[in-house]
Amino acid sequence: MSRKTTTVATKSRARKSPRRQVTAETAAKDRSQPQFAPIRTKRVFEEICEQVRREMATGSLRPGDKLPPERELATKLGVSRAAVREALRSLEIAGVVGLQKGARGGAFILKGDPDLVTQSIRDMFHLGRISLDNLTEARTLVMQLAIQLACERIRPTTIAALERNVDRLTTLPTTGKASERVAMSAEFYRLISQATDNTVLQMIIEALTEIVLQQVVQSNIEFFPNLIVHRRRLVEYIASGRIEDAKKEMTDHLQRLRRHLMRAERTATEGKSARTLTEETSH
Amino acid sequence: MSRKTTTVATKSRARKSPRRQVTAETAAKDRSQPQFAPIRTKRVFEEICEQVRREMATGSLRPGDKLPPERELATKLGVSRAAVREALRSLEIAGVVGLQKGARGGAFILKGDPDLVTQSIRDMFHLGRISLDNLTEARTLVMQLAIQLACERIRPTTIAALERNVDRLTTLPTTGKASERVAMSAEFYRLISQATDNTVLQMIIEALTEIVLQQVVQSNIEFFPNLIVHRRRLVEYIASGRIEDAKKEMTDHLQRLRRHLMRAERTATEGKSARTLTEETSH
DNA sequence: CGTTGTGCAATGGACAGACCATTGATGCAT
DNA sequence: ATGCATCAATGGTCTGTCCATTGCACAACG
Repeated sequence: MSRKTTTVATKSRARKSPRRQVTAETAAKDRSQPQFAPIRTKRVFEEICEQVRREMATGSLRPGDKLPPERELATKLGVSRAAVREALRSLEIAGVVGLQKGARGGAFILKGDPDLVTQSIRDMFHLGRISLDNLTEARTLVMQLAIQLACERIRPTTIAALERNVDRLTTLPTTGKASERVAMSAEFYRLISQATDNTVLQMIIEALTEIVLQQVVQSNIEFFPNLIVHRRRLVEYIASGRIEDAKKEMTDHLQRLRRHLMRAERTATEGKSARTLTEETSH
Repeated sequence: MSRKTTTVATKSRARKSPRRQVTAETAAKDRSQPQFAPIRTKRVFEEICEQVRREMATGSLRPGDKLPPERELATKLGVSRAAVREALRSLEIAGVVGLQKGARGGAFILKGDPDLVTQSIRDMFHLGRISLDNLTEARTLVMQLAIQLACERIRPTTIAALERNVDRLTTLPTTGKASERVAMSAEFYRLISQATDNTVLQMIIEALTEIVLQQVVQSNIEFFPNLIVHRRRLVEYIASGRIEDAKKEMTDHLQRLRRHLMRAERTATEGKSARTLTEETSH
């Protein structure tokens, strides 16, 4: 037995193997305490990530700080560089660190990327964890809050920006170029969300808006003829502090959009289900 | 010409090298158009991630589906296994896929993990992108929405669960065991959020609540003596459909908590700034 | 003296090949 | 049937190697 284990003990891999052995051996020796520990099968890169996150939470690592180079981290932690890379990769995906090549390069702690909130919610949506119905409803509701706050806190420059936004919308053709119109809408909502002076609401609105607008593009729903009129009225209400009117204007529009999207989704799924049906019958 | 390009074309690294050459060669020959394209330097694993996400968005990959084994993917895509692993790692962190060892193992498309929304927002908070003030304000506002919906949609079983939750809270000691009380609070808010029947709101509330409650634990603020009274009253309002009363009860409590947390934060940062000051003077 | 280019070292990105641990299936022995 | 040993598939990890990018120091040149 275990000629294998003893030989590997001399190798650098020794760090890992003992862990698994220990659970077995202590369970045998330490009869007084059957332990049944959760059998630490955490992957090494997870351990590394946690260490970094711990340092972050305690303030030892702050945005702008630089982590040691991959090779150095690997030797320090006694793991392979590949493991370190996977850890850095996962931290990078989480938006915690950014990697830079070249001399003076390395892994730097970032300030955090609000886009990741959007990304994670978008994944939920694409994976079917979030329904279009829930999404549009939540957006309608949250925008009510935003309008409320925006009316109270908006600054003249932002109002001017909103007006410019609507003006530019009038210059766009009403057919085709859906992506451009949608980009204008995205900015419109972004301006309102920024007026709330609350970064959390901004992130939430940014996420919901982006996902919904993407659906708008894909669903090919027609351009709302009165959209410009509604927008202009909304801006006017916000500028003059008519909170309730602004709320109603916003809610009405979003609910209208919601109905349109739901109808589009229904027809789309009907088409798809019909298609998949034929596919299934064909093979 | 291009003995290099033809030779490397046989190797798997061909995807990358030609790119850089082209920019140089065409710039020399094709004088009429200096092009100077942005030189696409996307990393391999990002490309892989995008491919998977594309398949997801188009519906070719659905939750439960299994991706090919790492080795097979690597050869199919003509990249190394390490690159594939980094891609899978990033998708795993994003909660899109889950990896399972052993025979019949592999990478499976998941349904999506709402916890990742929490994680990303938590990172924003820890990295200073979100202030405690904004966080608690947003939570207060969003809970208003939740109460509104909950009053309209809650079911008797959920009301009963809320009552049980408050009952259990009375059995806990009012000192120490902050983590237990906080866990009860977390469940309390989760029940309310579930009553909204809107998964998006659920996720948002889950995230904000968890982060705030963690701050509660760390800030060592004292137990609110009237908490139980407030909770019981709130449940009563919800059960009897007194929306405005319920909203006010909730808002009042959250604003009270908000003030406490802000005060705790202020004293904490004062202490910390004093400490860092001494540290800086010492070295 | 300043400018420019050139080489060098540091560092992330990627690859190849190997070995181990886990897991399920398969077949053999009891 | 039951249990045990073996095997193959697959993720997890390690080692070693090479390449591309980047910044810097230093030499060459005007």
